[in-house]
Amino acid sequence: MRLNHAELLTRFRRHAVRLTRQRAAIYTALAETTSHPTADDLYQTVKRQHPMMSRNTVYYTLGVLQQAGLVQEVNVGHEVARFDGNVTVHHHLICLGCRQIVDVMDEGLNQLAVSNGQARGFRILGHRVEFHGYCAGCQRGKLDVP
Amino acid sequence: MRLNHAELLTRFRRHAVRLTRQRAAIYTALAETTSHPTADDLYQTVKRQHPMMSRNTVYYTLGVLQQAGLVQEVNVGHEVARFDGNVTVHHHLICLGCRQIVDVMDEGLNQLAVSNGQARGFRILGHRVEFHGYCAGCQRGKLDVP
DNA sequence: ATGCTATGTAGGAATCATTCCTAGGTAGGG
DNA sequence: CCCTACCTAGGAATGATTCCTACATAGCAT
Ligand SMILES: [Mn+2]
Ligand SMILES: [Mn+2]
Ligand SMILES: [Zn+2]
Ligand SMILES: [Zn+2]
Repeated sequence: MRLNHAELLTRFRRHAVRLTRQRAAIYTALAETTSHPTADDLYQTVKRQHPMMSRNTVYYTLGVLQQAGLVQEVNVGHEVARFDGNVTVHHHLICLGCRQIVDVMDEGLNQLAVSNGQARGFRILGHRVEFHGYCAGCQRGKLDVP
Repeated sequence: MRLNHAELLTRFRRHAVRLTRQRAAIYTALAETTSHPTADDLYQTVKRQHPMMSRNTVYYTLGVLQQAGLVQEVNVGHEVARFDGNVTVHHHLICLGCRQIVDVMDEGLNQLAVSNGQARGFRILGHRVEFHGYCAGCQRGKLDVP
């Protein structure tokens, strides 16, 4: 998805976030990929155009964008944090071999609920589904998938 | 759930794990609670009966038990690791206020699948569902749940 | 029972993603 | 165009987890 400066400005204004060169670069890099990169992946990408960029700015900016709802964090187990520029409701497929994360858009999964008997008085605001398995490429490598 | 020594020995033998005093203490503490404690919670609990217990032994043992399938790790976002002595298939309710984790046993949730169109060639081995919300206690504290 | 050896344990050091601190720098409302 | 609230860069600090290593022990074989 190509993001021009006008669209960028619109989104940042809508979420009341100040737009800077660094933020534009970080957000654009994230919004234009579906690979769920780590903070360091983004730092490496963005540094090519902005050699002075600090790793700290990447972390700080991701925090700001996340609180504003422009970005979300997608953590898999205890691995390093992964980020997602797609903030629509969706779920993920995780490859146990290469650790890639693939989006799953499925209206059925968005409708899950806990039966009242199990809800224990919780007020539920959302949910998250992760499917674990092996991608096509990783299945070829190892015939006996555990 | 009360766990006697004979039952403990049976479980460890079945999973081919050597039984020691430390492992018995750690596993018992975890299997007898439904609170999904952290490694440090377990260390603090077990240290009361075993003052010489090392924190490292707790981590190492949890790793061994996990690989053997006697224990599982339940991570919420990027918080410290939480452990679960319940290795049957089940899912979780997570309180955004007090961070407690509550078990959800629901046969319907165990049957989820990804439509072929979305599976992208993955061979899926399992899935995990997390519901996020506020527990009864945390709802009372703050009238405007976000 | 006793001894052997693979395996486990304790304690301390090391790791490393993330957060904290602080002294400049800059976006953008007025 | 000018303030100033907010941002950035760089370095230090943090803290859960892992690594290292010398000593201890469970469980098998004698
Ligand atoms: Mn995604
Ligand atoms: Mn559980
Ligand atoms: Zn893969
Ligand atoms: Zn709560």
